Amino acid sequence: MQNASVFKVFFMSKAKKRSDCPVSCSLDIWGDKWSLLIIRDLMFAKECTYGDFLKSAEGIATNILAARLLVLEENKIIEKLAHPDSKAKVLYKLTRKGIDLLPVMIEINLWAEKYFSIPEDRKALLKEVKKDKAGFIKATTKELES
Amino acid sequence: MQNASVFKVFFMSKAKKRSDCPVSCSLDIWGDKWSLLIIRDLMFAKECTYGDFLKSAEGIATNILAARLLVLEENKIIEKLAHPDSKAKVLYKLTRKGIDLLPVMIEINLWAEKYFSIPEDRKALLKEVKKDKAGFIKATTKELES
DNA sequence: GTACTTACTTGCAAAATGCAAGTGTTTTTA
DNA sequence: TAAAAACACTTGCATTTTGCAAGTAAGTAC
Repeated sequence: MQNASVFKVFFMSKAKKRSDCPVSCSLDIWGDKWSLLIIRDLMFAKECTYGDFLKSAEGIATNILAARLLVLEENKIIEKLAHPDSKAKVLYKLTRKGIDLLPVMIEINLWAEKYFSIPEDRKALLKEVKKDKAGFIKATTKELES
Repeated sequence: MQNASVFKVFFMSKAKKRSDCPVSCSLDIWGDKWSLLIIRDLMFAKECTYGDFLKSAEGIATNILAARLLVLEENKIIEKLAHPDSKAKVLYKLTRKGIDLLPVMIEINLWAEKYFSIPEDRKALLKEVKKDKAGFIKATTKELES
């Protein structure tokens, strides 16, 4: 199914684009309750296995996870890597396109910090972010890039 | 139904919170394909009527629009105002909490600009943003605040 | 070789979405 | 001033997506 490239081109990658608006185009890819949590996990952990995502606090269902990972991969936000220790495991990591969502992720965190009570460790991280946002983004981007 | 305050407190405002993560909390409110488009419209237009939202390029259904507006209002992202010209019309506008999503909105636009082809007029606006991001946010925030 | 881990897939019920057609006020028009 | 139009929604119903539980197939550990 994944290798049936003709079908893939026509049906899978060709998601319906609602408009040319950049916000709309973005939401077409990751505008749901789970995708940004997957991306968050990868930003914190750099690399995750399928099982790692399932362990996250929010409790994503296995079928939803598989579906989201596929869409994110099709849209080149994440990529699959062979796990060095085992052929049974798969490593997921952010592409440059995915890493470039870091500023979005940071601003979401800063907004939420202002209006919700958030965990202390996250607060500490955001304190670092606020000290030098550009520096934080640059350093983290470098670290996430292989 | 909207005035049955006991029910409202128990069932409507008490949306299920999946975790304490700021990203998760944010997505619980506006993590869908439509909410950020409503917020986008309000950031561009400052105030919108119900009909204005329906006119947007993406074509939101009337029932979905009503549902999203209610959630955004319950979560104090937007507020309803009486229209100065007519009792038949309702004006929606962003609260401070909603206006504070401007940095998120900007970063989404900048990300999308890098990876999609976007309309020229939006490109021009983003050029302004990049010239002085903090200044743009400050000025726009001031303008959106009544 | 048997049991376990890992990354998924499948089936089905429940919820959300989308479409078309109302409904009840206000406002405009004749 | 009565009828038509505008406006902000609701409602009913079909389709799609989500969520849960239970598989399955390949790889690993003992």
